[in-house]
Amino acid sequence: MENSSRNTLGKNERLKSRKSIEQLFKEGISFSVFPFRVLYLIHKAEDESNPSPGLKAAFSVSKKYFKHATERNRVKRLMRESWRLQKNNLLQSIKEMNSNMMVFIIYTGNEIPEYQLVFEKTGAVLKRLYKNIK
RNA sequence: GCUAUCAGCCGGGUUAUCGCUUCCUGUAUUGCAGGGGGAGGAAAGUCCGGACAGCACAGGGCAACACACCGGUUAACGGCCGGUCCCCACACUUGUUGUGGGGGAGAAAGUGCCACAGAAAAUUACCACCCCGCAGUAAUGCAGGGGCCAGGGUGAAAACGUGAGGUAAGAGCUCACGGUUGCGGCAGGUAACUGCCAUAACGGGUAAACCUUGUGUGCUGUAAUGCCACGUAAAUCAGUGUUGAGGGCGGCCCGUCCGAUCUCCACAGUAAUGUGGGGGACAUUGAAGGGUAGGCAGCAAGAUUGCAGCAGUAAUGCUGCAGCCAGAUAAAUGAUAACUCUUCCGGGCAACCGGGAGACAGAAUCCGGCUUACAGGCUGAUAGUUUUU
RNA sequence: GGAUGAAUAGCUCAACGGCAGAGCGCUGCCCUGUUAAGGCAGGAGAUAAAAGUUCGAAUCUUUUUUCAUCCG
Repeated sequence: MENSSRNTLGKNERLKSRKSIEQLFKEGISFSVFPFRVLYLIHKAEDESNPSPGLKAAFSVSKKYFKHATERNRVKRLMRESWRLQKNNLLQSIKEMNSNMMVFIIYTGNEIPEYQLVFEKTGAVLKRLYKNIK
């Protein structure tokens, strides 16, 4: 499909609902790949309120380690960019399973990372998610 | 040209690929295509002042808070501009100098405080000094009477300063010069204030201690507020009251305004009615909870931005022309690469080559300020210095 | 985003504008076969930071930093 060949990250692919996030923190499964901590939750599409299969992600940085808004924005933008470029394989397999997945990634490092590092580590996270859902 | 200070301004650029957000148009049904817009001088701190919204609003007084030389400016301000006085720093040409910084009602309305040291910390005493008196030949001494202050190792601060006269000894006690303050007159200035003359006085500091005087201020904030959807509970408990309980005038008081108004039983009474008790309802206050965690408006054309002209020393104002310039909400404005700009390091006579760095920082209702952070660069003024003409 | 409050010894708190203190903890010694308890002695603060007012600031004023609380 020509749709999957484009690397997008629009509003529908971001996790925005406060309710969903609370549910994710309550019931989600977590693991960590340094410098990230990842929470995720997966549903069958039919039995839940969200009928369409899809993948929603959110990114967060602690205020404790980055006091300035500029630095937090920088890290979150790097994380989003890496996710955008690499998430398509995972999306494809979730669509095949007709499921609905939410992912929440928290940056736990205490200094501003290089783009190269974020890119590689996000790849590792995706690989692990892919393995876990199989 | 260089250095320093001050003021104002800028805060890298272009292209490609892949994305994000919003608006418009088309197709079409929440996709796709095309086009337009998309962080700052501080967006920050939330320190001031407004706009706007909700609640409250006859009026008066008190309290609380803020401000405080004078004039101007503004929607408003604790801001800004100009002037004035005092203090401090720097510079030199060493003075009616220049530049920069800080401060400004009242300490002569009253109260408080001023540790240690010191006789004394604010109008008072003590030591010492002098005279008289008494004792003594005298030196000298004193439970006496006066002078009442020049001297008293301190201290941040000591009762106008210096000199002379005067006196028993001394003192602004008197005089000369000087200082400060008050009142009055004249001159200049819108005024603060300045200069001169005359006269009286000399009273330490602290108001970022209480306070006094003058001026101003209703409170809460866009998570305000209004509407829609979903959902819950017209629920529960406690206090008070039902003709004067309570509430409003957002701290308090006066004053004033609003204000629920049912029924049953017992007793008294011929009755109207009154007293007591119970119940309900209502009013009001408080406690402890329940639901929602979505959407729309508020919310992007305004004390607006740019340029030009005019008025004004300036802040600022007026007029004309042109422009429309972010609107997210787990929160967009990004990533990568190349070239270029500035700058640093190394190599090289040089052209150039290689490597590194580019600050502080991210809108959340919007404006005017202040404060704080900031690589580097530009412009102007002043001062110094060097060279040339 | 908006509105409040706080910062003193390792911890919990005191302290009129005039010498920075208490309790617990810590260190050493005594006691004990050893530990705890007990007794004796001791050290440790530039009062969160920087300016200002004052003769003198933990305290008063301003700015900054950090931490905490509240909201529909």
